[in-house]
Amino acid sequence: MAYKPAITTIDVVLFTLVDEALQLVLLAREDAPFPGMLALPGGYLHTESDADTRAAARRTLEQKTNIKAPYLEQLYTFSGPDRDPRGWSLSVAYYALVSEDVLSLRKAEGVALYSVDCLPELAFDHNEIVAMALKRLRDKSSYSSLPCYLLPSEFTLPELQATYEITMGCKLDKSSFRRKLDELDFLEIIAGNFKAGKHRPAQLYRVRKEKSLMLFDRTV
Amino acid sequence: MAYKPAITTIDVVLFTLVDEALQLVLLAREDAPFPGMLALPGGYLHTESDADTRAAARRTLEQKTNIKAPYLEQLYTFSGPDRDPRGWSLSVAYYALVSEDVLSLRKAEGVALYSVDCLPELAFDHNEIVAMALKRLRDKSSYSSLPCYLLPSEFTLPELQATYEITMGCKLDKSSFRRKLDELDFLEIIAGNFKAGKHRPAQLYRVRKEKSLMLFDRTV
DNA sequence: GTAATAGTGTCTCTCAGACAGTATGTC
DNA sequence: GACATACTGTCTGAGAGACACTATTAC
Repeated sequence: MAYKPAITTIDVVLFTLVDEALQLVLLAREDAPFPGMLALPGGYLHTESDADTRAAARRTLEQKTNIKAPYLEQLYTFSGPDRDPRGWSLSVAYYALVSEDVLSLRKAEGVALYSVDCLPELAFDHNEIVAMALKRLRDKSSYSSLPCYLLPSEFTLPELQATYEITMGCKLDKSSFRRKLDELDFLEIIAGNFKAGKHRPAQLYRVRKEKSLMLFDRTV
Repeated sequence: MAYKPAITTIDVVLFTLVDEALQLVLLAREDAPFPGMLALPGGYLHTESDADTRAAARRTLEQKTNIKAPYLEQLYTFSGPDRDPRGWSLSVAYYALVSEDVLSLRKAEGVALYSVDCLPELAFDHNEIVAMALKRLRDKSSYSSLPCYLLPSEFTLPELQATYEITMGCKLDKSSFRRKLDELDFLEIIAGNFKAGKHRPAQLYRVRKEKSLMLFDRTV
């Protein structure tokens, strides 16, 4: 009871896919500490109104970026006396995925996208948070339908394969990929076709169970 | 700044292996809330002295149970207005593994072991925390050397296989198990033998890199 | 010797990568 | 027609489960 409370915040790593590259949302800080520096969307935990840290992450994301992320998962809790110059702090970090079409439609002023391959120095320990989020995304992509959340609701198999290749960081064999998708059975065909510009159109698909993340027994 | 702080605590799920069964450490609460009820070892975050939540978890475990757990990993952060009757609270949960010989040598007064298969009702949301810790342990055992932390520093392959079977919750084939261990190459033979009571003695092994958890590409 | 546990060898089936081959669009 | 991309079929090699086999102890 008598212990001095930690500064308790929420930070969110919001990923999206633009031009075949994984990007994340950063904001320039207005107030101290680190004014003008880039940082993850984040803010204080509101114990008066937030139902839990997950709700706080949703609220923060909406307030700062105007995005309702379809996928949001707790990442890790970072803490210590030195990560915030104001004092001992604790940040519950989340990561979120959103498709670029939803992001570009709705994003707020001041929201900027940065490729994960060439990130600037960020405020607090946010580079460390991003590194862990990236690792989680890469690892989890290989055994789940997570990359689907980076695509629009309708997509082609070549697009999905490219997305898996980007998140996992390695090339996949087309034949094996499709074979496994077929066995895993979490996609369904949409009647219409998709014209990929200059060549043979590709079949459009959507995920069967829109709501839930699929976890697989083995790697994709 | 002006936000009312959450009650910030640390809870630790400490697993061990006794009589071929996974057990965890519980303590009877002395103070309110939930006096007399069983709960996980836990306590307040000390921002004056703790270097981070991990250090707080180590300290809590040592104070409450007198155990220095060789393996300690952050599990999840639980939060909300209703999990603690005193108000909006946030608990950073960790899980830890210790071998029974270390545990029984050093454990403090009041420490009681309960099999994970028949747990009583616990204080706060601690049943939920235990459930998540169990799931993490089960999942991670299949692709890591995690179960080694439940054994003494020297062990036989039949003992190790039994441990994997208990944490993973399924039987393993002896031949496949040994083949994979050989390929993964994280164990080393100890010269002496081990007399398992009445029959052929088994070779003793130890983990090669004592310090670090090994993560495998594929399942064990 | 038998019983019991430790440890090894081999067969087979499944699955994933490799890659060739076919289909369908634009130009 | 050429070309590019979408999609499918087949071969092969690696790995895991099944299970029989040998080895070494106690009795």
